[in-house]
Amino acid sequence: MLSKKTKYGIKALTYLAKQQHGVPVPISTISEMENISLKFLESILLTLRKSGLLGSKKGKGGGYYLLKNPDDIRMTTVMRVLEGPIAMVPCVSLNYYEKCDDCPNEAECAVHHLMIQVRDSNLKIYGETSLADLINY
Amino acid sequence: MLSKKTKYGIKALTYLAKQQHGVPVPISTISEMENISLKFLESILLTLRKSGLLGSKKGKGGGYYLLKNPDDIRMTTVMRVLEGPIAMVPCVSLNYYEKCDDCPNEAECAVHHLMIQVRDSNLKIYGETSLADLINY
DNA sequence: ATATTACCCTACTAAGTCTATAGGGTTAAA
DNA sequence: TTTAACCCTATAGACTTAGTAGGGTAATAT
Repeated sequence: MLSKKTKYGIKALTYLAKQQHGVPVPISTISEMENISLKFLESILLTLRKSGLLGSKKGKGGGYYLLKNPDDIRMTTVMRVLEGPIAMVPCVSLNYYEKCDDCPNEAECAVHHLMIQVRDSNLKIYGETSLADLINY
Repeated sequence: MLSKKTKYGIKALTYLAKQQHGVPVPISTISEMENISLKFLESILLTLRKSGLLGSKKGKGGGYYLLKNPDDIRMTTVMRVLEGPIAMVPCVSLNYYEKCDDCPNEAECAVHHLMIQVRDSNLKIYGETSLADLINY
Protein backbone atom coordinates (compact mmCIF):
# COMPACT_ATOMS: atom_id res chain seq x y z
CA MET A 1 0.00 0.00 0.00
CA LEU A 2 1.02 3.51 -0.80
CA SER A 3 1.26 5.58 2.38
CA LYS A 4 -0.76 8.75 2.76
CA LYS A 5 2.51 10.53 3.22
CA THR A 6 3.59 9.60 -0.30
CA LYS A 7 0.19 10.27 -1.77
CA TYR A 8 -0.05 13.70 -0.18
CA GLY A 9 3.55 14.44 -1.09
CA ILE A 10 2.96 13.72 -4.76
CA LYS A 11 -0.20 15.81 -4.72
CA ALA A 12 1.67 18.71 -3.18
CA LEU A 13 4.45 18.41 -5.74
CA THR A 14 2.04 18.37 -8.66
CA TYR A 15 0.25 21.36 -7.19
CA LEU A 16 3.54 23.25 -7.03
CA ALA A 17 4.41 22.13 -10.54
CA LYS A 18 1.27 23.81 -11.84
CA GLN A 19 2.20 27.16 -10.31
CA GLN A 20 4.51 29.78 -11.73
CA HIS A 21 8.04 28.50 -11.33
CA GLY A 22 9.94 29.88 -8.33
CA VAL A 23 7.01 31.61 -6.69
CA PRO A 24 6.58 30.39 -3.08
CA VAL A 25 3.25 28.84 -2.12
CA PRO A 26 2.27 28.76 1.58
CA ILE A 27 1.58 25.39 3.18
CA SER A 28 -1.92 26.58 4.07
CA THR A 29 -2.79 27.09 0.42
CA ILE A 30 -1.68 23.60 -0.61
CA SER A 31 -3.43 22.16 2.42
CA GLU A 32 -6.74 23.72 1.45
CA MET A 33 -6.53 23.04 -2.25
CA GLU A 34 -5.57 19.39 -1.88
CA ASN A 35 -7.53 18.54 1.27
CA ILE A 36 -4.53 17.63 3.36
CA SER A 37 -4.19 18.15 7.11
CA LEU A 38 -2.01 21.22 7.57
CA LYS A 39 0.34 19.84 10.16
CA PHE A 40 0.81 16.53 8.41
CA LEU A 41 1.53 18.30 5.17
CA GLU A 42 4.03 20.50 6.96
CA SER A 43 6.11 17.49 7.94
CA ILE A 44 5.91 16.08 4.43
CA LEU A 45 7.07 19.30 2.81
CA LEU A 46 9.90 19.46 5.31
CA THR A 47 11.03 16.03 4.16
CA LEU A 48 10.87 17.12 0.55
CA ARG A 49 12.88 20.23 1.30
CA LYS A 50 15.57 18.30 3.14
CA SER A 51 15.84 15.92 0.21
CA GLY A 52 16.58 18.80 -2.11
CA LEU A 53 13.39 18.75 -4.14
CA LEU A 54 11.86 21.86 -2.63
CA GLY A 55 13.12 25.22 -1.53
CA SER A 56 11.40 27.40 1.03
CA LYS A 57 11.17 31.04 1.85
CA LYS A 58 10.24 32.29 5.28
CA GLY A 59 8.20 35.27 6.39
CA LYS A 60 5.34 37.07 4.72
CA GLY A 61 4.98 36.08 1.09
CA GLY A 62 6.98 32.96 1.78
CA GLY A 63 6.22 29.29 1.21
CA TYR A 64 7.52 26.30 -0.72
CA TYR A 65 8.59 26.09 -4.35
CA LEU A 66 10.16 23.56 -6.70
CA LEU A 67 13.92 23.79 -7.03
CA LYS A 68 13.96 22.15 -10.44
CA ASN A 69 11.88 22.14 -13.57
CA PRO A 70 9.02 19.61 -13.36
CA ASP A 71 10.48 17.89 -16.44
CA ASP A 72 13.64 17.18 -14.52
CA ILE A 73 12.01 15.61 -11.48
CA ARG A 74 11.62 11.89 -12.01
CA MET A 75 9.21 9.83 -9.94
CA THR A 76 12.00 7.46 -8.90
CA THR A 77 13.42 10.29 -6.83
CA VAL A 78 10.05 11.25 -5.43
CA MET A 79 9.13 7.69 -4.49
CA ARG A 80 12.47 6.99 -2.84
CA VAL A 81 12.25 10.15 -0.75
CA LEU A 82 8.65 9.68 0.34
CA GLU A 83 7.97 5.94 0.27
CA GLY A 84 11.47 4.50 0.63
CA PRO A 85 13.08 1.80 -1.51
CA ILE A 86 11.33 0.87 -4.76
CA ALA A 87 12.13 -2.81 -4.22
CA MET A 88 9.63 -4.91 -2.30
CA VAL A 89 12.35 -6.94 -0.58
CA PRO A 90 15.74 -5.66 0.62
CA CYS A 91 17.59 -8.43 -1.24
CA VAL A 92 16.64 -6.90 -4.60
CA SER A 93 17.11 -3.28 -3.58
CA LEU A 94 19.69 -1.37 -5.62
CA ASN A 95 20.23 1.35 -3.06
CA TYR A 96 19.45 -0.44 0.19
CA TYR A 97 20.56 -4.00 -0.41
CA GLU A 98 20.39 -6.42 2.51
CA LYS A 99 20.79 -10.16 2.56
CA CYS A 100 17.85 -12.26 3.73
CA ASP A 101 18.28 -14.14 7.00
CA ASP A 102 16.37 -17.17 5.81
CA CYS A 103 17.80 -17.51 2.28
CA PRO A 104 20.77 -19.85 1.97
CA ASN A 105 21.06 -19.25 -1.76
CA GLU A 106 19.81 -16.00 -3.18
CA ALA A 107 20.45 -17.08 -6.76
CA GLU A 108 17.99 -19.94 -6.40
CA CYS A 109 15.32 -18.07 -4.45
CA ALA A 110 12.05 -17.91 -6.34
CA VAL A 111 10.88 -14.82 -4.48
CA HIS A 112 14.12 -13.08 -5.31
CA HIS A 113 13.72 -13.64 -9.04
CA LEU A 114 10.10 -12.60 -9.10
CA MET A 115 10.77 -9.45 -7.13
CA ILE A 116 13.60 -8.43 -9.44
CA GLN A 117 11.11 -8.39 -12.29
CA VAL A 118 8.67 -6.32 -10.28
CA ARG A 119 11.41 -3.92 -9.24
CA ASP A 120 12.64 -3.44 -12.79
CA SER A 121 9.21 -2.84 -14.21
CA ASN A 122 8.37 -0.32 -11.52
CA LEU A 123 11.73 1.39 -11.88
CA LYS A 124 11.02 1.72 -15.57
CA ILE A 125 7.68 3.42 -14.95
CA TYR A 126 8.98 5.75 -12.26
CA GLY A 127 12.09 6.52 -14.28
CA GLU A 128 10.17 7.38 -17.42
CA THR A 129 7.64 9.53 -15.62
CA SER A 130 8.45 13.09 -14.61
CA LEU A 131 6.43 15.44 -12.47
CA ALA A 132 5.55 17.30 -15.67
CA ASP A 133 4.10 14.11 -17.14
CA LEU A 134 1.78 13.78 -14.17
CA ILE A 135 0.07 17.11 -14.75
CA ASN A 136 -0.25 16.88 -18.52
CA TYR A 137 -3.71 15.68 -19.38
CA MET B 1 7.35 -3.95 1.38
CA LEU B 2 6.53 -7.59 0.88
CA SER B 3 5.36 -9.16 4.12
CA LYS B 4 7.12 -12.20 5.54
CA LYS B 5 3.81 -13.98 5.30
CA THR B 6 3.80 -13.60 1.52
CA LYS B 7 7.47 -14.39 1.20
CA TYR B 8 7.17 -17.56 3.27
CA GLY B 9 3.97 -18.52 1.52
CA ILE B 10 5.59 -18.33 -1.90
CA LYS B 11 8.56 -20.32 -0.66
CA ALA B 12 6.29 -23.01 0.71
CA LEU B 13 4.35 -23.15 -2.55
CA THR B 14 7.49 -23.49 -4.64
CA TYR B 15 8.74 -26.18 -2.31
CA LEU B 16 5.52 -28.11 -2.80
CA ALA B 17 5.69 -27.55 -6.55
CA LYS B 18 9.04 -29.31 -6.64
CA GLN B 19 7.65 -32.43 -4.95
CA GLN B 20 5.82 -35.27 -6.59
CA HIS B 21 2.34 -34.05 -7.39
CA GLY B 22 -0.34 -35.03 -4.89
CA VAL B 23 1.96 -36.44 -2.23
CA PRO B 24 1.37 -34.67 1.12
CA VAL B 25 4.33 -32.92 2.74
CA PRO B 26 4.22 -32.29 6.52
CA ILE B 27 4.48 -28.70 7.73
CA SER B 28 7.54 -29.65 9.74
CA THR B 29 9.42 -30.66 6.61
CA ILE B 30 8.70 -27.39 4.80
CA SER B 31 9.53 -25.48 7.96
CA GLU B 32 12.95 -27.08 8.21
CA MET B 33 13.81 -26.94 4.53
CA GLU B 34 12.83 -23.32 4.09
CA ASN B 35 13.84 -21.97 7.50
CA ILE B 36 10.40 -20.82 8.50
CA SER B 37 8.99 -20.79 12.05
CA LEU B 38 6.74 -23.83 12.33
CA LYS B 39 3.77 -22.14 13.91
CA PHE B 40 3.89 -19.12 11.63
CA LEU B 41 4.09 -21.38 8.60
CA GLU B 42 1.14 -23.34 9.92
CA SER B 43 -1.06 -20.25 9.83
CA ILE B 44 0.13 -19.36 6.33
CA LEU B 45 -0.59 -22.84 4.94
CA LEU B 46 -3.99 -22.68 6.55
CA THR B 47 -4.71 -19.48 4.64
CA LEU B 48 -3.56 -21.11 1.40
CA ARG B 49 -5.72 -24.12 2.02
CA LYS B 50 -8.80 -21.97 2.71
CA SER B 51 -8.18 -20.06 -0.48
CA GLY B 52 -8.30 -23.29 -2.47
CA LEU B 53 -4.66 -23.46 -3.50
CA LEU B 54 -3.69 -26.29 -1.18
CA GLY B 55 -5.24 -29.50 0.00
CA SER B 56 -4.36 -31.24 3.23
CA LYS B 57 -4.41 -34.73 4.60
CA LYS B 58 -4.51 -35.49 8.31
CA GLY B 59 -2.91 -38.23 10.31
CA LYS B 60 0.28 -40.16 9.78
CA GLY B 61 1.66 -39.66 6.30
CA GLY B 62 -0.41 -36.51 5.99
CA GLY B 63 0.56 -32.97 5.10
CA TYR B 64 -0.11 -30.32 2.50
CA TYR B 65 -0.12 -30.66 -1.27
CA LEU B 66 -0.94 -28.53 -4.30
CA LEU B 67 -4.45 -28.89 -5.65
CA LYS B 68 -3.51 -27.76 -9.14
CA ASN B 69 -0.63 -28.18 -11.51
CA PRO B 70 2.10 -25.57 -10.88
CA ASP B 71 1.61 -24.38 -14.46
CA ASP B 72 -1.97 -23.47 -13.64
CA ILE B 73 -1.23 -21.41 -10.53
CA ARG B 74 -0.61 -17.82 -11.47
CA MET B 75 1.13 -15.42 -9.16
CA THR B 76 -1.78 -12.98 -9.32
CA THR B 77 -3.80 -15.48 -7.34
CA VAL B 78 -0.99 -16.16 -4.90
CA MET B 79 -0.27 -12.48 -4.30
CA ARG B 80 -3.94 -11.61 -3.77
CA VAL B 81 -4.38 -14.42 -1.26
CA LEU B 82 -1.23 -13.69 0.71
CA GLU B 83 -0.49 -10.01 0.27
CA GLY B 84 -3.90 -8.59 -0.59
CA PRO B 85 -4.80 -6.27 -3.47
CA ILE B 86 -2.18 -5.79 -6.20
CA ALA B 87 -3.02 -2.10 -6.46
CA MET B 88 -1.12 0.31 -4.26
CA VAL B 89 -4.16 2.51 -3.71
CA PRO B 90 -7.79 1.38 -3.34
CA CYS B 91 -8.96 3.81 -6.03
CA VAL B 92 -7.14 1.80 -8.72
CA SER B 93 -7.97 -1.63 -7.35
CA LEU B 94 -9.91 -3.89 -9.70
CA ASN B 95 -11.22 -6.20 -7.00
CA TYR B 96 -11.34 -3.92 -3.99
CA TYR B 97 -12.16 -0.52 -5.41
CA GLU B 98 -12.74 2.31 -2.99
CA LYS B 99 -13.07 6.01 -3.61
CA CYS B 100 -10.52 8.32 -1.96
CA ASP B 101 -11.83 10.68 0.71
CA ASP B 102 -9.58 13.50 -0.31
CA CYS B 103 -9.94 13.30 -4.10
CA PRO B 104 -12.65 15.51 -5.59
CA ASN B 105 -11.88 14.33 -9.12
CA GLU B 106 -10.38 10.92 -9.65
CA ALA B 107 -9.94 11.44 -13.37
CA GLU B 108 -7.61 14.36 -12.76
CA CYS B 109 -5.67 12.88 -9.88
CA ALA B 110 -2.00 12.50 -10.71
CA VAL B 111 -1.47 9.75 -8.15
CA HIS B 112 -4.38 7.82 -9.61
CA HIS B 113 -2.94 7.82 -13.11
CA LEU B 114 0.53 6.87 -11.99
CA MET B 115 -0.73 4.03 -9.85
CA ILE B 116 -2.83 2.62 -12.66
CA GLN B 117 0.37 2.21 -14.66
CA VAL B 118 2.09 0.52 -11.75
CA ARG B 119 -0.87 -1.76 -11.18
CA ASP B 120 -1.06 -2.80 -14.82
CA SER B 121 2.62 -3.53 -15.10
CA ASN B 122 2.59 -5.60 -11.93
CA LEU B 123 -0.57 -7.41 -12.99
CA LYS B 124 1.17 -8.28 -16.23
CA ILE B 125 4.15 -9.80 -14.43
CA TYR B 126 2.09 -11.73 -11.91
CA GLY B 127 -0.33 -12.86 -14.57
CA GLU B 128 2.39 -14.13 -16.87
CA THR B 129 4.25 -15.94 -14.12
CA SER B 130 3.12 -19.32 -12.87
CA LEU B 131 4.42 -21.28 -9.93
CA ALA B 132 6.12 -23.56 -12.44
CA ASP B 133 7.99 -20.59 -13.89
CA LEU B 134 9.38 -19.77 -10.48
CA ILE B 135 11.12 -23.10 -10.04
CA ASN B 136 12.50 -23.41 -13.57
CA TYR B 137 16.09 -22.23 -13.62
C1' DA C 1 -8.53 -50.07 19.67
C1' DT C 2 -5.11 -46.97 20.46
C1' DA C 3 -1.14 -44.49 20.07
C1' DT C 4 0.73 -41.33 17.16
C1' DT C 5 1.09 -38.06 13.79
C1' DA C 6 -0.26 -34.02 11.88
C1' DC C 7 -3.63 -30.75 10.88
C1' DC C 8 -6.83 -27.16 12.93
C1' DC C 9 -8.14 -23.16 15.66
C1' DT C 10 -8.15 -19.31 19.10
C1' DA C 11 -6.09 -16.03 21.70
C1' DC C 12 -2.52 -13.10 22.87
C1' DT C 13 1.48 -9.91 22.53
C1' DA C 14 5.76 -7.23 21.71
C1' DA C 15 7.32 -4.26 18.42
C1' DG C 16 6.86 -1.32 14.85
C1' DT C 17 4.52 1.87 11.54
C1' DC C 18 1.11 5.16 10.18
C1' DT C 19 -1.36 9.26 10.58
C1' DA C 20 -1.78 12.45 12.40
C1' DT C 21 -2.12 16.35 16.64
C1' DA C 22 -0.10 19.72 19.87
C1' DG C 23 2.65 23.29 20.99
C1' DG C 24 5.81 26.12 20.60
C1' DG C 25 10.42 28.37 18.41
C1' DT C 26 12.65 30.92 14.70
C1' DT C 27 13.16 33.71 10.68
C1' DA C 28 12.41 37.31 7.53
C1' DA C 29 9.55 40.42 5.11
C1' DA C 30 6.36 44.43 5.19
C1' DT D 1 8.01 45.55 15.46
C1' DT D 2 4.43 43.06 14.01
C1' DT D 3 3.05 39.21 11.56
C1' DA D 4 3.06 35.61 8.37
C1' DA D 5 5.09 31.48 7.59
C1' DC D 6 8.48 28.07 8.10
C1' DC D 7 10.91 24.93 11.51
C1' DC D 8 11.28 21.38 15.06
C1' DT D 9 10.16 18.03 18.78
C1' DA D 10 7.23 15.24 21.25
C1' DT D 11 3.33 12.43 21.78
C1' DA D 12 -0.42 9.23 20.92
C1' DG D 13 -4.20 6.29 19.19
C1' DA D 14 -5.04 2.92 15.78
C1' DC D 15 -3.43 -0.54 13.16
C1' DT D 16 -0.39 -4.17 11.27
C1' DT D 17 3.21 -7.48 11.54
C1' DA D 18 5.36 -11.47 13.01
C1' DG D 19 5.21 -14.26 15.57
C1' DT D 20 4.23 -17.40 20.42
C1' DA D 21 1.39 -20.36 23.35
C1' DG D 22 -1.57 -23.85 24.06
C1' DG D 23 -4.49 -26.89 23.23
C1' DG D 24 -8.32 -29.50 20.21
C1' DT D 25 -9.49 -32.69 16.47
C1' DA D 26 -9.11 -35.99 12.88
C1' DA D 27 -7.13 -39.82 10.52
C1' DT D 28 -3.65 -43.23 9.84
C1' DA D 29 -0.70 -47.27 10.86
C1' DT D 30 -0.09 -50.94 13.70
